[in-house]
Amino acid sequence: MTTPSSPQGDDGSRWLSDEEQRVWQSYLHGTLLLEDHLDRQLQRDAGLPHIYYALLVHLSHAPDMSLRMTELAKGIKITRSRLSHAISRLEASGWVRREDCSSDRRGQLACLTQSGLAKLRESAPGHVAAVRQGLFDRLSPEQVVQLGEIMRAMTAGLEPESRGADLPWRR
Amino acid sequence: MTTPSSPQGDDGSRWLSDEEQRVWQSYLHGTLLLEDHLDRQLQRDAGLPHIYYALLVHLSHAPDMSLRMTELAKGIKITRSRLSHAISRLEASGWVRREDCSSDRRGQLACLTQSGLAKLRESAPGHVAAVRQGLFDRLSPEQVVQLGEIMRAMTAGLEPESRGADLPWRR
DNA sequence: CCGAACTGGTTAAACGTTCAAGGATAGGTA
DNA sequence: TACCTATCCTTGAACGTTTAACCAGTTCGG
Repeated sequence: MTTPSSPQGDDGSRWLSDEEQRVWQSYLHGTLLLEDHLDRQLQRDAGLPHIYYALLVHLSHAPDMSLRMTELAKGIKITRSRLSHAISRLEASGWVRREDCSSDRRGQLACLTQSGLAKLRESAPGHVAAVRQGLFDRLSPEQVVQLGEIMRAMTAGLEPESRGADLPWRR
Repeated sequence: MTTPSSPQGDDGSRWLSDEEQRVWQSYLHGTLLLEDHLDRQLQRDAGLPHIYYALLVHLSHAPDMSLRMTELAKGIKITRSRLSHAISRLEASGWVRREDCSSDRRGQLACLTQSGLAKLRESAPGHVAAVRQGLFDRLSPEQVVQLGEIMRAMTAGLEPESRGADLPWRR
């Protein structure tokens, strides 16, 4: 489902093998389903999209539960623009607070509030359970290791070759 | 990055192990990067989001290059609503045409046009190359097999337990 | 046949993301 | 100091997705 038919591009580029096609289909299908599963669980139980939840978690691990916007964006791998919108929403809900950065007047800190921390504590178990149910409970220990390796290999090739409009580091 | 700290939920639910945490991070990171890679490549070279491209491909494999809306939605695993919007856009671009279904007057067929087929032929090689570059070129043959297995296992657990508003079959 | 329930598909509004632009501060370099 | 450029973050508009109705046609039980 990646290509029309015929085994090879006119320009000599290779299509995918049958095996690769099947795996690619499974990949698309599986990742879509899992993402959806998690998004729904969080939306339902916490009223948050997955990425917004990830932002709270990330902040909760940071010193003082606060981070510079750019750091946070890099950590979660989203654009600053997206982060800016997201933090606005989280701020409106009272889970995050913006603070001016003392050492750089351009800077802003995103700080997790007590209310945000409470929100997180409350919704974490359900989320973890969903991750287990959707992924780890279905994989053997060897498969977990394999998946880690595979993802490392994937990531390696896609990392930080700057492109795009907003950024030197990509989404 | 899935949970706040402490090894176990108050209710006795298990957190993820360190290994699992790492793998989960890699998974989130890797899948995000790959999806982004493909979306950008297609947006840049074909002016289409990945899913829209997938719709064209799916149609190109169907008999008469046309499918009932619901079939198409099931094939790609998206909601009917989303499909409806998507087909409207593709129709506006002239790559897909809607036709009334002769056997069921409620039904609509989405048909790939010649122009849509041309579009597909033109953009396929670049897309395949991106899939190779982002995934298959970085995996050993064994890893490809492993990935297939892992995705099958994931999918199995998430498949069709109807929930949500619009549907019996989920996104 | 009649009505209830279901199926196929669309729509409007709310939401989130991207894209392109812009304002403010910082860090050079002359 | 005066500039030029890079960095930090935000904004508004365009786009795509979700959600929750909604209408029309079909099916099934009486």
